[in-house]
Amino acid sequence: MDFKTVEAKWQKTWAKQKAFEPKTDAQAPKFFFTVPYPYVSGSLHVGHGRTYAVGDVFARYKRMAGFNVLWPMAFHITGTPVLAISSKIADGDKATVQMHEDYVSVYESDASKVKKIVQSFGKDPWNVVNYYSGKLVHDFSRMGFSLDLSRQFTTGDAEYNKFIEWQFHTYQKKGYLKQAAYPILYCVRDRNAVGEDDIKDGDSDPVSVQPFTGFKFAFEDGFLVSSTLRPDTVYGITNMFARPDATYAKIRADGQILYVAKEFVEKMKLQHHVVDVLEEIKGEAFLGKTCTTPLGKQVPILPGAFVNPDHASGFVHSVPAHAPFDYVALQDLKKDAKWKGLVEKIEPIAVISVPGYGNWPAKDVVQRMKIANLKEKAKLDKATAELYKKEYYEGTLLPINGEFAGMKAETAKDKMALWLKAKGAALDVYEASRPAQCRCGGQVVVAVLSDQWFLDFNAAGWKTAANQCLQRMDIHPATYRKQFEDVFAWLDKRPCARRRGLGTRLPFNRDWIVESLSDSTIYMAMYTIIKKIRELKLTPENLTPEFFDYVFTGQGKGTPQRDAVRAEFLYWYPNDQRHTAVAHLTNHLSFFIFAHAAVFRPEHWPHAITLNELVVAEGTKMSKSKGNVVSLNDIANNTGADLFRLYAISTADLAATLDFRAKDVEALRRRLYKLYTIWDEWSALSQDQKTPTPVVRWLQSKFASIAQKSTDAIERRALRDYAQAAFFEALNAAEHFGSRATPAEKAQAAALLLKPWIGLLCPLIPHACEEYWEKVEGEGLASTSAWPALPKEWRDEQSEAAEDFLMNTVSDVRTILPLVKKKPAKISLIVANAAKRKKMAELLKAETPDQLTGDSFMENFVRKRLYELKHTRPVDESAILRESRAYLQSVFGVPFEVLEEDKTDNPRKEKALPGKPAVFVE
RNA sequence: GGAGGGGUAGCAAAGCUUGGCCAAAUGUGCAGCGUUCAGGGCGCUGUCCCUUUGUGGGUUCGUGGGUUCAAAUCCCACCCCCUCCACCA
Repeated sequence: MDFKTVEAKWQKTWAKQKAFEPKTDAQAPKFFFTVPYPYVSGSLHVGHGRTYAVGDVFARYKRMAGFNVLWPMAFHITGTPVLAISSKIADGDKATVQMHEDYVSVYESDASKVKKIVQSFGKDPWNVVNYYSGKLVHDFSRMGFSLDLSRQFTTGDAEYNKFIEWQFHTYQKKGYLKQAAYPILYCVRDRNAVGEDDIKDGDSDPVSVQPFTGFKFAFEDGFLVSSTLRPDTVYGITNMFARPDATYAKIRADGQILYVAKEFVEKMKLQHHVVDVLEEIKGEAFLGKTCTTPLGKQVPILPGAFVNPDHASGFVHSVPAHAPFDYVALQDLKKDAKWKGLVEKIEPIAVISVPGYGNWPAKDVVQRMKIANLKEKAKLDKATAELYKKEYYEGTLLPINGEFAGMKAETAKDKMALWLKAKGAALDVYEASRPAQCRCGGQVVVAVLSDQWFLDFNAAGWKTAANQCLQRMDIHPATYRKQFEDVFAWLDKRPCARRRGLGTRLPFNRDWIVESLSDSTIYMAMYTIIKKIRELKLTPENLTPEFFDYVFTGQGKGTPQRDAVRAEFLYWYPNDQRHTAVAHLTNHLSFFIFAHAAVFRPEHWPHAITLNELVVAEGTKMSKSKGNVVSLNDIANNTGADLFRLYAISTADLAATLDFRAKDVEALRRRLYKLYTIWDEWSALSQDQKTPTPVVRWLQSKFASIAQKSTDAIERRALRDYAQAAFFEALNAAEHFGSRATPAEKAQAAALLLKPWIGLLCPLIPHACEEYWEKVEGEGLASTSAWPALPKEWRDEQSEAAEDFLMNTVSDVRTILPLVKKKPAKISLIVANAAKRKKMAELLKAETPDQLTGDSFMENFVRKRLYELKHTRPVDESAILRESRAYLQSVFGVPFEVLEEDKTDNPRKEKALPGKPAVFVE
């Protein structure tokens, strides 16, 4: 069977028949299922594949189980990535052009067409969106996902913008939106905020905002500003460092006189300070003078060659007990005759105690790492990182720290910064975590926006409602509920709008665009109504806040049109199940719950969240830089949708990482083809209606329990268990049956079991199932058939016990054969007599093995496996063995004879035990 | 530091909720046999150690204790590993 042909065939059929578009007027109960829409910026990979495959199994099962299922999809385009692709291509960025030519050539064979398409991306970001969104649909369809494709939209559509405007109007009304100052990365040349994509090497070497505390050291008529990440060491300051060859500026900032590096002046202006430069001063001019720490202590200003004037405020105060740089710098200065005298008077001041370190941790680290001088910058950076981390998490403040004594460094850090700021002894200073350049060539610095919009999750009542929603929800795997609770507890304020990117503008402040996670929290509601909005030809102007108020909450004035739209919403909402990857838990899924709690009535809050873990390839995490990303397209072309789905579901539990290993995939392919071999064989057999023989009854019984197990497993959301039962267990049983059964028996089995088996596997491997369904049934679709339920009466423990007995016997014979060391000509099986059975029954009455004290062959045997035997159902051993002589002969290649212990004088007859015939080899 | 997850045979990975049919599924690797058989594929068998003309014994599931007639599974302590800690989609 050529999977590509078969899969394409059924994908086409499903699309043509609109098999997965639900009816709103259906009698069946509704099931509204969603998986987050994909971001439109390139191709999909196996990670998406897993999440959607899991989703598809749920959706397909529910559909077969009688629900009217809506599983729609749409596209996320908000934010900067799409813009970045477009502008990079417009700029002729070679790597980006190459990457997208690669992507596009997956779909287009004509090389000149590929170039044309990619060039069009540079002309308009919407060309990126329009092209890739079509391809995403194509990729998903090739995996057989049963999506309703008739409700597509993007987050940049006019209707969507109106919808998000309504959401933010609602937030505004409830008081959930706040404005406050906020630091961002900023390009001085573009005069705009920059994201990872705008920064050179921003993806491989990310840049972040580092918040420093600027300490004010009284100096002459003003203050020197030093910058620190460690305000908790303020009591340990021994001196100030200035760079001799740097230029500093005396400035008037916000009404006071400050001294900072000249380079810092422009940054300071961007950080929302009003600054006038009064005078420029060389660094040398400060040296040897004194200044006063925020705590009022006089300290000298010393030369610091390591001080970078282009980093923060350009002065660095010195805490030699806890900062390796400071410690080494002072050691270096001792070698300088000019400073020796002054420096030797400086003694490091310990302010934090850290387990495993002495009084001066910086000294310990420097000595251990054998750092000789300031030139060993790499080692010093490492030492600093190690010590800072250690002190931050494990450090405790010593008594010298006044009211902060005894506090953990972690807590003290923020408290001391606040305390100093409140005293007017400190200010906020921001710097980028590393020197960085924008792609335009401009320097990346930190600017402070004075009016950043935030969502305030701690606004009155919001968190309570969100927690209520969470409590009512079903979270699977259950272990993640705790994580939600934790996340909810520490969610505070979150910036929710940006200055740039695609998306929706804030209705009451159009300079701002709603940020990409904040505009994707309640869009499931949009799925329910978008079709009706289009059908009624409602224009964006119609989609006023009043319109959505009415549609979603029933408030305000209704019109026939509004009622029609509201009816759609009321039919489908709430979202019955949302499925996605665990990575979304701390952000998207949490915001999803908060947003629902904020804008919808409790009866429309979501019901369930299911999660799956990530996908790795050949044991390692996938990443673009490693070049080991497996694209969904490769899967469709090389693996096949059915095989991938089977692999993704059966290999790892939802809570476990899925390792995509080519070798294991191929091993599974062989199993899958074995299934097809059996289905081919079965479907070719003519129907046989005779009474089922024992072996057939055994298989029926097996399948009845497999069907039950499968259903229970999916209902429990244990998809791996479902796959194990419906695929592996069933296949093993069928294989075993195949080795035991006659053609007539196979025909019986086929007539009874083939169709239900196809049904059971349809959510998992839908393409193959449709193919065989067509062969067997001839009409309709497996995908829309009813979920199979096999009669309970098929369960037949007696048949299963009989088969178990036979297999145990086979296994015993196999153990014995090598021991007899001769080529067997004939094998006799001797069945134990009635007296032994009676005795055995007596022995089995024992509660525990140690109640059996005898030393007979039987008693030893029973003692060893008392509990096992208690659960073994007695069977008619002679009859079973006699019926199976042909089978036994086929396994061992010699004739079998079945004897009764009482009717034979076979030398081994004493060894016969109930359930365990004696074996005699001749 | 906080939160979460995990340590099982050469490797990968089930089992642990509900203790006993667990020397422990399955796949892979390795070995043998078979196959109208070069290889591959397919089928069967074996793969902790010892023992064996008869279906046996011993020691295992990170380490150490405990509960129990019985522990990979329950309890306690310890060691080690991984992930996340945000404003990025």
